[in-house]
Parts: sequence; structure tokens; C-alpha cells
Amino acid sequence: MPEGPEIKTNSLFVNSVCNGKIFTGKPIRSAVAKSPEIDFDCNKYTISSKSRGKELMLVLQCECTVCDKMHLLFRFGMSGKFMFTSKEQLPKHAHLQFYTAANTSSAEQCVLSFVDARRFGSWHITQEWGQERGPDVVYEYDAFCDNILHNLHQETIFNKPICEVLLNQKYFNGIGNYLRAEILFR
DNA sequence: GGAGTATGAAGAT
DNA sequence: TCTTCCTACTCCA
Repeated sequence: MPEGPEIKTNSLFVNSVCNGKIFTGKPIRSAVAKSPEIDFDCNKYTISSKSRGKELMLVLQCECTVCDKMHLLFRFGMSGKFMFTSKEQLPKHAHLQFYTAANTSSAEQCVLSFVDARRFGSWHITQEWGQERGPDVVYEYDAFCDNILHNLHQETIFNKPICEVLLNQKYFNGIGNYLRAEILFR
């Protein structure tokens, strides 16, 4: 699933389902996950999201003034996605789980989870976007264009078949195999 | 039941 | 440039 548009859609989805919700407790990591534990044990926090190319940033914001925000950078690999379900319907392959507080407006406890069947995806505790990845074509259109126009003279990068150039994430952050195929076909 | 396929990308050669 | 990580699904004998 996940190339730029799907990452953006996932980010909008997270913001939609988490709007007005309070989350609680330390996020739960599955036993087989390779990405780090999240030491953010907060009684009441909110979750918001933003995206840039193939990366999605979750922001955990504690309601108290004592705790700091925590930023988590996600890459989705080949099969990553976010889901929001009841605790009872937690999907298989939910490798990082954020639980809503039980006493919020909805009666049952819900879970925002990062689901990734193939486990090629990852998360990192950082607020920096990937250093080797270029601007987002939607959210940073001018920077996206400038980045390409100012580097077009670099023959080792751009003097190649366009089907190879389009996969260079330093300039086309968010383009993957299916998008380059669609773009070149059209 | 086995072979082949899948939207990523780090690490080895 | 090749290999590896991993699961789910389709197709075929």
C-alpha cells in the first residue's frame, strides 16, 4: 500500500480518529517488533500526525505541563498502516499500540495501532525527518521544485533513465514503484 | 503444497 | 547490483 499518497492518507486518518481522544499509558510494542520501546508513560496524552513523502510523524502530547512531547517517525515498508479499532478487535500484526483512556466519551477502550504484516516498516524516536529524503511534493511544493531545479546539473543523479531517477528519495520523496509506473504511463 | 508475486530500503558484495 | 528481512495472497499441478 504505502507510497506518498497513502502515507498522507494515513496521517489524515490518524488526525481524524484521534481528534478529541485522550490516550493513556505506555504504548505497547509487540514481542516481534524490532523498533524501539516507547518510554512515554503518561496518564493523559493526545496524538496528532503529519507526513512528508514516505514518512509519517506521530506527536504524543501530554496534557500536563511537566512532560515533554514525544515525536515518533514511522516508515511503512511494504505493508505498514495505522488502524483504529476496539481493544477486542486488535488486528494481527499490530506492532505498536496506543490505548485510549477507558473513561472517554466512547464506552469501550480503543486502540490506535501500527499494523505491519511483513515487518519491513519501522519507527524511530526523533523529531527530524529523514536527512536523505527530499521535500514533500504536496506540502512543500516550492522546495520540492527548487531541490530538483538546483541540482539538475548533477549528471550522476539526473543523467539516467527517468524510471531510475524517479525512485531517488532525495528528490522524489514519496514516489515508489507503482507511482513511477503510473506517472510514466500517463 | 509449492512457486511466484507484492507500493521498501539497509547492508553485503 | 544483489541479498535479505517477512507475511499473505493467487495460481497451478
